[in-house]
Amino acid sequence: MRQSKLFTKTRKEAPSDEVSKNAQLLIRAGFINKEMAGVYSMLPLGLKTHEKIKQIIREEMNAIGGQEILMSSLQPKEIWENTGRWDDELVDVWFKAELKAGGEVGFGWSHEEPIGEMMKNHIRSFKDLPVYVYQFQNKLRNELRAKSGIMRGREFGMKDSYSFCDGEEQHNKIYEDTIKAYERIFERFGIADRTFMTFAPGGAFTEFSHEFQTICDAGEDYIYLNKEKNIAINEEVMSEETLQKLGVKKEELKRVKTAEVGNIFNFGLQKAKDIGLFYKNEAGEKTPVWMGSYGIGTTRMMGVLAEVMSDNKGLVWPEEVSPFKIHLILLDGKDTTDARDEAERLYEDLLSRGADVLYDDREVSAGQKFADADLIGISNRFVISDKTLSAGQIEYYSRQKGTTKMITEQELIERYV
RNA sequence: CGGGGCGUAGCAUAGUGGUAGUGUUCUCGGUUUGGGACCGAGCGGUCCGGGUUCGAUUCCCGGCGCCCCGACCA
Repeated sequence: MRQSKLFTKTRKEAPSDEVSKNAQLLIRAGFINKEMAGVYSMLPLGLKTHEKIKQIIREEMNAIGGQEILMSSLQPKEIWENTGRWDDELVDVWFKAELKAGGEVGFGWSHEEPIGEMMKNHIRSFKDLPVYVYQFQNKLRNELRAKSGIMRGREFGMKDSYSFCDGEEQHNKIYEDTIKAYERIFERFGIADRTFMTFAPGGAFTEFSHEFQTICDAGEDYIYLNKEKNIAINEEVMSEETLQKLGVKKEELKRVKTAEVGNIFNFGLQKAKDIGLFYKNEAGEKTPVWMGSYGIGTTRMMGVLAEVMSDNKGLVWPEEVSPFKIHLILLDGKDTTDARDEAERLYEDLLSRGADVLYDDREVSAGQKFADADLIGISNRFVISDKTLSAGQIEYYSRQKGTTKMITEQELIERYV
């Protein structure tokens, strides 16, 4: 894409009503637009970044047998009444609306009940199991207080998946597969070294659930962590009993602030019993489905990456998440058009090869181009100027490493297209 | 939902019971071109409602919005 056509504008100063680093940077760089407290729109750069986050998750979910679906945002009241969770006393984040035709609907803050209800139409026999589905959906939650930019909003993107299994053994396989998939996902996001699977509150059925917590000042959680032993415990379940069960001493653990980026949850049989989702097992007996749910907050993920991978000049995206893989920057003096001709030729050539490239063809000062490039944070930057032209090479700059080197066009194409 | 703070131009930020200023963005002209370059000109503003007052952007009341702390967080 030509940067001269990109409608979004960067700004030197963040709006005064944003304190969180993630929202300040993402707004300054033109990735998102604030609509109201806790509600943000995705602009071209933000949308592309969010889509890349989703694509990584999609690939890893597909790799473990996940099937992508998309549930509706509007949800019938009745299925939530069946489990008692229509009640505002029990669930305090409901958005609800009246139907003009009569009756009420809810806006999806979770899809556990609707998906269980939907699966009644598709799961009859143990032969139908396991089923593992996921979706990318905007969740709507009537939070009393939105905060931390895009990390805790009233409308936010989430990958949620649900497993339906014939018994515990089958469930455990999916559970373990999901842990491994999540580890690959966070590896690809470039935050594996600061993200830890954490013991967290379980539920009616299990003692613990597992969360993936990323060390981040803007987070809302505290975990007790031992990096060497790879053990992390959410403060909410921190107790002598827990320590004993996990075989660690409190002195070995360090309390750190984190953001929850993922969770995996074992419902056991209880959820299916509540919903009324049964199947016939091999012996022909009516049996509740063993369920699990697994989430990754995709917009929160974008916020966390903005928080932990930025510097004082702006965003610093890891290559796989970067809105574009290549940022081609033209620096042209007024007296010479050679650099522009060369940049145009290279840009068109890259496009024809299917490269993912943002081309700064604007007629603005070099300083502004560099400042914008730093702010936007595309991982690989290439400069074409009279200087590089006379050297017969292209200047490469790594936003993450901060290093510069000269490379040939051939190298650019082989490595970055 | 409890507590605190803040609403002045697209953005940021001064100031004042009596003509609202600066930076930036934007428009135009010129000079520039490897780190938000320079000079000149121009466009553009007091959240909404009520009250006090000769006069309110300023003071008072209410509303709405936004931010922070706490509570909450399937």
